Amino acid sequence: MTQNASVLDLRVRRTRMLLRNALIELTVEQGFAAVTVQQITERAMVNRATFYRHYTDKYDLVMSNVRELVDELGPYEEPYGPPALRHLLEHIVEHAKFYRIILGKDGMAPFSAHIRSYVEQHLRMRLEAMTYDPARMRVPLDLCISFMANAMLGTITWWLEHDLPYTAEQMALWLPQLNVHGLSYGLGTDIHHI
Amino acid sequence: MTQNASVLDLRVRRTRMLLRNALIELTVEQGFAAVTVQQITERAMVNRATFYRHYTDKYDLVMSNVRELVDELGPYEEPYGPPALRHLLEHIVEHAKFYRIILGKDGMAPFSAHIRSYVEQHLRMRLEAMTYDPARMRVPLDLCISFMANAMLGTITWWLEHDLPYTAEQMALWLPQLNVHGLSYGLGTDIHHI
DNA sequence: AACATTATGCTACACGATGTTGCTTATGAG
DNA sequence: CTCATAAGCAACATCGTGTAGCATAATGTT
Repeated sequence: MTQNASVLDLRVRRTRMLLRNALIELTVEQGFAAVTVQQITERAMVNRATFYRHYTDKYDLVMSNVRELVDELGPYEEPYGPPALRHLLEHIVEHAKFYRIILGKDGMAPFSAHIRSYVEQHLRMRLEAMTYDPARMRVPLDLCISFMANAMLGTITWWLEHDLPYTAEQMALWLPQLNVHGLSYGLGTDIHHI
Repeated sequence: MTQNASVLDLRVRRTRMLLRNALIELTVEQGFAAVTVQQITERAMVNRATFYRHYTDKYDLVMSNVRELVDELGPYEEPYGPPALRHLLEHIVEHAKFYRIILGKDGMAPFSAHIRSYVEQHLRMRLEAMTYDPARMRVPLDLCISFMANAMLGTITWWLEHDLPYTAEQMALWLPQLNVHGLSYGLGTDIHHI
């Protein structure tokens, strides 16, 4: 558990890798709620006691991996828009199996909240750097941020659950446009109500 | 359990009401994952065996109530826009405690998926009734629907978790406008990128 | 290559929650 | 009032959890 060196013991990394993979497999098969620690350790071929030396329960195992992934994403880069979004999308594609579990139908809100928080901070930073007239605002800023973050993450989730029918490049183009110009952009027709 | 009459036995309705209320209380206190059937029945002052005569487990209890609420919403009305949305928002306000649990931080995706599906079908029906040029579309329709449904439900969830800082009327105005015209409407300024 | 460190395996245990069953009680519906 | 049935009650087997102590094997270090 304790480790001064920057690299963890090989056995530790192997055990955690095996546990993560077992969790993913079992969650795909049965849904997260039905998965037990026993099953995870059996599938991972790791003693059950060893599981508890690393994690307190299955939620801890998931959350630990979520944090790891988000850290891997790095801090919020200054220039937003398609480039930064593509970086996020490609990262999600790379770890599609895991993100699908976290965000998808069977997901748990606490986990996805951690990722949404990342996107929200990204958006907030970008909006605050923009030049717009506060007096002309029609909708509270916080609500706008929530709207956009949920739209993006929800759509990305839909994208994952439909086995990535579009490229990360397409998504990185469409999502900001829908955010900024709404359904009018999507339909290519100026509409006034829905 | 079985009931031919349109109205259920008073005892049945009372038991289910007590169980639902106990579930809400305990979930607020501890989070849904930590709640046990034992706790629910103790709090509800109902015998544990009685719980199993109504529901298979705590998930069934929640899902049963979700279905009940969505049925209560009724079928999709023809004229959409602010009026129908207000109907939905007021219904959510009326059952705010429960919706907050379902949709909120501690929520489970399977439950909110049921509600999102309702919104998606609503949007799809409305879009299909609209007149727009399919040749001019820039973004696939399914993606647009997912985008809007997630934006709306996510923002409504944010609204619930912040203790309803705006009126249902305001929300019913803002959400469709953000959907149709995007952040440009929210900021009141024409922007081109984010 | 030998050593010290420590992660893991193994076994056993107490505890609590889960479903289920058969029987009794009492409460609501007609 | 009478009957149907929902709910209470008690007991039981089963399973997953979390912990502990000790033995073993793998790892990193010199």
